Amino acid sequence: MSNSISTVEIDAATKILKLLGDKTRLTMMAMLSEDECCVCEFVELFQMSQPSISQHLRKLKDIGLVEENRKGQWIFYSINTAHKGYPFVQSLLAHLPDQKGKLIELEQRGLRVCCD
Amino acid sequence: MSNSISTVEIDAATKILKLLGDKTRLTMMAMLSEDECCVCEFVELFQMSQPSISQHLRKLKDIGLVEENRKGQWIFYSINTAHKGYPFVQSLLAHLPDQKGKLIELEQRGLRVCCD
DNA sequence: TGCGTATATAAGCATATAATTATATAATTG
DNA sequence: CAATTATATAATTATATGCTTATATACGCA
Repeated sequence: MSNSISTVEIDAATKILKLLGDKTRLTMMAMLSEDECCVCEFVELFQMSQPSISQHLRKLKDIGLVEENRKGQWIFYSINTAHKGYPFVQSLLAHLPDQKGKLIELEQRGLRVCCD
Repeated sequence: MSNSISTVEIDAATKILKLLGDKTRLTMMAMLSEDECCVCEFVELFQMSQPSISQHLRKLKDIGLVEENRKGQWIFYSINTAHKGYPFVQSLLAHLPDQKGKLIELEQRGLRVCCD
């Protein structure tokens, strides 16, 4: 069936929801569902210490929701679309308000990292 | 637009996900999305103390996800479909495995409460 | 190679969470 | 109305969580 909803076991869903039940991490995921971001961008945006940001990202990485990708001295995080719970997470994030404004704000303040 | 996805603010979504990021409460909600249940049924099913069950239900009730309905000495809980976040919650629960087995198990053990 | 920048990890601390036991409230029944 | 059953609340405790500061690692560049 092409139209069936992907199912996630209760234990797996609990782990995912526990991680997403935090404003910082939920916002991170909402932003990442639009574009990859690097650590320093999150630090700027959340007005939070760098270790704190790193620890949140670590938790998301530990259960495989995001993956990291080093570009020079920066490490970019993105959503791991290969994760078993990805369809679940995506359909969840689809209910959140658009986060483009946050990235635009960073860009305007000259804080968006670009390293192409 | 009849086809648009209902949006939930980040703060509201965080509160909901924090509550659902607990195995007991998530399972409760999955069960309730199929049928109303009374406290003693949950106590049996989760093999957990009655106060613990009551406290979980209290949290769900406090943010309005469920509502209670007394029938004689029993109190039945059901999902509050009028909650602003209801479409969000429903689409989330739709990804969880069917919980009918749990209710059937209770019924077979003669523990399903019926008071019609 | 040495310095600056970006990120990660470790340790410590304050608060939040979920369970338990004890007790209170409410309805049912004899 | 007293006893029983169902549920809620309160107090306590153990553990989890998230933040901070301090330190380590990794890369880029002069």
